[in-house]
Amino acid sequence: MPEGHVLHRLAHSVMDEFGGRPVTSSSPQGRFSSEAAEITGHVLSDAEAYGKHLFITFHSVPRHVHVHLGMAGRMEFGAGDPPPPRDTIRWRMVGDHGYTDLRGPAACELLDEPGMTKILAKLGPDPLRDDADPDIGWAKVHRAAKPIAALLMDQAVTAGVGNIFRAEVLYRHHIDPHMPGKLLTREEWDAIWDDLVELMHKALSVGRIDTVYPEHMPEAMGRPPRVDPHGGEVYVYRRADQQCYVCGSDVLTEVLEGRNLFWCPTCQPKTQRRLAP
DNA sequence: TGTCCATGATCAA
DNA sequence: TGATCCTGGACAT
Repeated sequence: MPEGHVLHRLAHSVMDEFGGRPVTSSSPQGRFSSEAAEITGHVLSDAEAYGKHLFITFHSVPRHVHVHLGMAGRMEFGAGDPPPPRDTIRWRMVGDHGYTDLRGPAACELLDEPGMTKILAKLGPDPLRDDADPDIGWAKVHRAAKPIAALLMDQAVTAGVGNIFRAEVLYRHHIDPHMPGKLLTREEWDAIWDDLVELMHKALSVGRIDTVYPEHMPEAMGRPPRVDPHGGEVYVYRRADQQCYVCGSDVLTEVLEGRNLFWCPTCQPKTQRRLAP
């Protein structure tokens, strides 16, 4: 269950484990069998993430493997010989000294160049990529009536951002998640973007999402450390009905566009702003 | 053993 | 907006 940093980590892991070497490829589950066979014996040349999409390229294979983990997908690595495959493994790739298993992806397919271009064309700037242009995200936010919380989940606005990062970055900037995008100032957008770059790079290097400033960590405030469902330390994500670390208010939750949203009503007060006439 | 839910996204209506 | 897909973990029975 991944946000963008997970895919970028996977890209690095795939390159470290298999880059520059031939692989054996199979689909124990069966739904990627003919494509997997097409890859076997070829040298893995590249693995790269764009938002929540992962593309893997092989020498002399004209198409790219496109992986999207969706909600349930996982990609795990192991050293040495792979164990007997379970029947849920969509794609198994085996190299000289290790293997990887892909289970439950929303997408695992071979895409030609136009197919890949079509996917990339739908993606907005990815805070984890050096080639990202935040102006593209701002242009969409600036004219949108939708709540900023919904906009941040839109992969055409900020690619790779998911439910955790959107909730946490809005908390860190004291912004009401329901504020229409068009009421945001350019300064607020820039601050959100810069923070996403920082938070997501940290998550990329550490392997979990931590968003709490040191002075607000439970230990620093004399509270017991919290065991987090997703493995990181956060202000509001999945903390409904618990006290805000900073102000003590109960964290609120509601379903927004089909996804659970979390925020602190005191630290993220409703705006009094109106659109200029 | 069964049901619900999840760091996601698409499709039909 | 709701149903659906994918897998597995948490929880109830």
